[in-house]
Amino acid sequence: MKQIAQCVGVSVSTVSLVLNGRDGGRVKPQIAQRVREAADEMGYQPNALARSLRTSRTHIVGFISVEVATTPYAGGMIQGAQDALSALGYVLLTVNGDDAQAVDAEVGALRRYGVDGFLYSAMSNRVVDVPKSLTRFPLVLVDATDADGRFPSIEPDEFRIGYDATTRLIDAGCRRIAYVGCAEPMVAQTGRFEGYRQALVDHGMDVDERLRRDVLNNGPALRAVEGLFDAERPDGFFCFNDARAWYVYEAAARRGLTIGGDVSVVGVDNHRVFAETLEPQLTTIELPHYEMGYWAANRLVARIEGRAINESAWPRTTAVMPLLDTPSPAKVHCTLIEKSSVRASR
Amino acid sequence: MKQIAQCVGVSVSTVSLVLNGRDGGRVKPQIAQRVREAADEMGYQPNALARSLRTSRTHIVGFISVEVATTPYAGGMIQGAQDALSALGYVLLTVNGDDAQAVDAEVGALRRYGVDGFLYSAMSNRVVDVPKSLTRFPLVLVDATDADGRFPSIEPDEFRIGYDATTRLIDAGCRRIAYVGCAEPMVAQTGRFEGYRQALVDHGMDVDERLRRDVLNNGPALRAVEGLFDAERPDGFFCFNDARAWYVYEAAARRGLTIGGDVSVVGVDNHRVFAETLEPQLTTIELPHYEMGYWAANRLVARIEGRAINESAWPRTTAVMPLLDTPSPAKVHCTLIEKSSVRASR
DNA sequence: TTGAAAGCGCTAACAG
DNA sequence: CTGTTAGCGCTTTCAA
Repeated sequence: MKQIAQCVGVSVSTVSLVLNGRDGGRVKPQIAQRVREAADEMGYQPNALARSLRTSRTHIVGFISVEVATTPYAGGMIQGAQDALSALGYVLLTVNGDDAQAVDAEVGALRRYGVDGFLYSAMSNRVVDVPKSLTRFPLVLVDATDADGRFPSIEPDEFRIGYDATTRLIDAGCRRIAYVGCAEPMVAQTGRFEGYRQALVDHGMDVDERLRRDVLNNGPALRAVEGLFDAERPDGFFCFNDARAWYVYEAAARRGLTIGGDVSVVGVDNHRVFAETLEPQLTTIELPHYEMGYWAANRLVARIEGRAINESAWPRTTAVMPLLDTPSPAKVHCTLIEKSSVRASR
Repeated sequence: MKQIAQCVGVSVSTVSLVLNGRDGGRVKPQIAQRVREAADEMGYQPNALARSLRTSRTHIVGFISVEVATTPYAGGMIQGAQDALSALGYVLLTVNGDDAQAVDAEVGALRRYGVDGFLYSAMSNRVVDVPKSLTRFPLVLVDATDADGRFPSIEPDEFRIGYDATTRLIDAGCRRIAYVGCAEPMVAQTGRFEGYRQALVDHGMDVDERLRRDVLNNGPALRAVEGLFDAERPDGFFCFNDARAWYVYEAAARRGLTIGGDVSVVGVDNHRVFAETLEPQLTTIELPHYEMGYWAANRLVARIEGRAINESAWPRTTAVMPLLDTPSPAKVHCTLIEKSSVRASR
């Protein structure tokens, strides 16, 4: 800046004004122009550090994620956040928080760098305990629910996922629709099962507890699903996630049943391996990880900068689900919901 | 710091010295102690920004990754880098670079924040073109190869992966060992196939081109693998990655063949879905993503700080591979190799 | 419409 | 052994 000032023959303050777009009737347009040209020519890059030191705003956002290392979806969410932030002139500092201690340590580090706010994500919608060290910052939860509702969050509409998936199976002519879920309690699980149940009820169908299996993994899970096949002979399956869907695929394969022919399956988030291998048989409800990251980041920055967000840009649409029984791949983006904290909605 | 100085009755410089551990025979131990106590009491957190502004060292490292969003392994690598850096007092700024333009934009952002160096990764060992904007920084490649060998890199020993996997299949009694690879050219692919070939030669077995199938994905890939089964009747398979392994599993299932019984399979990086479902049948060579991130980060910091790295801590061991035909899960960490740039090795 | 000057929180050379 | 002083590069009153 000093160089530019010297070169153009003005003072540093003038340069600062111009380069920050704060020259509105304050600097002669001619001079402003010359400043801009000089800056360009000299390849001026502002020093973000110095600026932050002065303004005490870093334009850095921290992303705290439990299980980054173990889930394949973290990437999409992070990418979404990054794209949104990048457009807003922010950058993302990602940090893993597999144990509480690590989180505190990392949060400490980020605080030292003066991050402006945090995104906190659990990678599978569940009730989380937000670390106390975070509560003093602007904070938005992604794919996670705050027990006390103190923080705004971006979550998939779990109920609707279950409802839509089940409705689709009913429309495809399924009459005995099984629910293959997860044995761990989660918001996602509760919501999706409720949606499943409600869809059955709304279509005048029985909710039969025997058609529900909550399984963990590996052999026992596979055997449970095989038991479900043999005992109940379902003609449709709603699977909580990719791993659960796999047990259904495997059990069906072992029985010579084809997906999309003998039985119908809707799964949530069947990921890369499935996409590369089973695509033609797949009907997937795809969790909008990218979008969650994107909108959470937008929301956070709005909060940091104390301005409102453009609600009309909010993605609420659900794509039409193609027929299960046709061999066309089907990806359905699910709806997002936003929970604002009390403070936010005031 | 001012407050601490005031409170203890010394000057800010003294506080600075003490808090940076630079008080060796320069500050009276008594005073140093009092300073530390005061700092603790007041919950002093150094302002990293101010420090960086002064020292022009930020202790921030940028991680540029192609395909973060689409690969499930990014997490492990990032986690490894983060853990290593965290221990060294650094933090990681992750940035995605799916297209070159995006990379340049993000690199620009990181430069403005004054990052000290970069990690650059491709997520599947291949020759990469390092963006010019990066070449002026300390830089280490992870799971990627530099065409011109100008930069140090951390890569899996691809040849050895292929060699070990194939040897294991031979030891298990396989006589017709197929290679199921990827139709895109990659360092990983070349190296692993060479290892496969060499292992066969070293054991006096024929290398039969008909036993090799390079496939892409989805239906055509599955059909190619089914063709391989039917035409060649292999009794062992070395699979380039998880997706390829899946075609083998599926084709075997359709023929009523069991893995570990009728045929043997060694795959690379069979990930979460497999681990949760097929575990008992799996023999996996697990790419050490975490370790790659970890050691690349260490290497980078050594370079940034101009010091040597402790080579003895370098992970070079390969675990013993359990028998294929026993139904015990097997994960084998592969060896890493490091390629130092000319400059580094000088 | 512009410039001078102060200061964000810290480090480091130098003087005492 | 400790304090004084001068900035790092930028923003922002305030005065001209």
